[in-house]
Amino acid sequence: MGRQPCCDKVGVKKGPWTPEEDLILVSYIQQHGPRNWRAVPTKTGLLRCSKSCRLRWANYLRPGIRRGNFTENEEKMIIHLQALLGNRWAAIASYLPERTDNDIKNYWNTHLKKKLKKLQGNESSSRYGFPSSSSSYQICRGQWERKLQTDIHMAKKDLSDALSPEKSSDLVEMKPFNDHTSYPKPSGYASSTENIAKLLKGWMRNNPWKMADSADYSEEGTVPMKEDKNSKEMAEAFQSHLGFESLDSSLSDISPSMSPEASLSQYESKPHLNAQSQLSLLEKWLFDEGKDYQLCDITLDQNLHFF
DNA sequence: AACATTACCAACCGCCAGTTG
DNA sequence: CCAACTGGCGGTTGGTAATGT
Repeated sequence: MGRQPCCDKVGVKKGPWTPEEDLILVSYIQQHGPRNWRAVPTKTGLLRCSKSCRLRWANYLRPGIRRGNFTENEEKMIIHLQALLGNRWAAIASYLPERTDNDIKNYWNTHLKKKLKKLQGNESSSRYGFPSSSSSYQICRGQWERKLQTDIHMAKKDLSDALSPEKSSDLVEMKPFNDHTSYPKPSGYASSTENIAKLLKGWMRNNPWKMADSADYSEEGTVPMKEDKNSKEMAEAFQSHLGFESLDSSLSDISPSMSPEASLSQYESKPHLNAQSQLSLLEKWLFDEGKDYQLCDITLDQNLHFF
């Protein structure tokens, strides 16, 4: 039994929306809110399928959307987030509240992809390590993953030693990275994005340009660093094995754009890897303790050299 | 001016995951 | 537990504007 289409194909209007249709849709949503899209076509009399209505709202009519003319800062954000998250446009869009995922996707496909290709042609890819389909990149990625796994395993051991017993038990109970149900809200991704948000904040803090266009980013101020004993011990323990220097060199030699977050995210699609809990442990430590800025700034700054 | 090519972007399509009955 | 439904996502397409010949 095949799945029913979201709407009858017969009698459904397609193609560009008219201002009248927009008006009908907006006024309906103003009254009822952007939900129950299934009911929208019938309630409004629009000859559009529910999906089309939702998309029109999300990509065009929704308040707070800015269109056209991506700023240089937005470009940088997109490029960097794409390196971190891949083609997860909705995730990327969550960091650019005024832009839709569709807009970002289009901009990437039409502008940024070419731009990067051009830059990659001029500069050696090994220096910048942009994700690409090249075999060299695949090799670098493999090397980076293996190194990360080893380093994480060692870091975990030291972290366990450094942690207090109760904290230690908390960490043991942490669920695998791909266990979405174990993360607070609403999925595994959410946890990642929160962390990337911190990561980006740290990155932006040390960059000369400002996120003037977005209140979310302009609120950026000083980020308090926890200096409690445990975190200090953890930092030392972590540094002694993983070591920023070692990590830094691996990043620059192998693949600078493969930040820890990016590498971690790769494991989401590899449930067979036993390193998942280790990764989540590492991630938690890296991003939750507010000690990541130094590390992140290094890798992120490297990524921006090409500009 | 006419045609061809390229660039852009709004919208569509199909798949997937979460929800519901 | 399971099938159907729904909303969300990313890839792709098609129409139009801009540019080149």
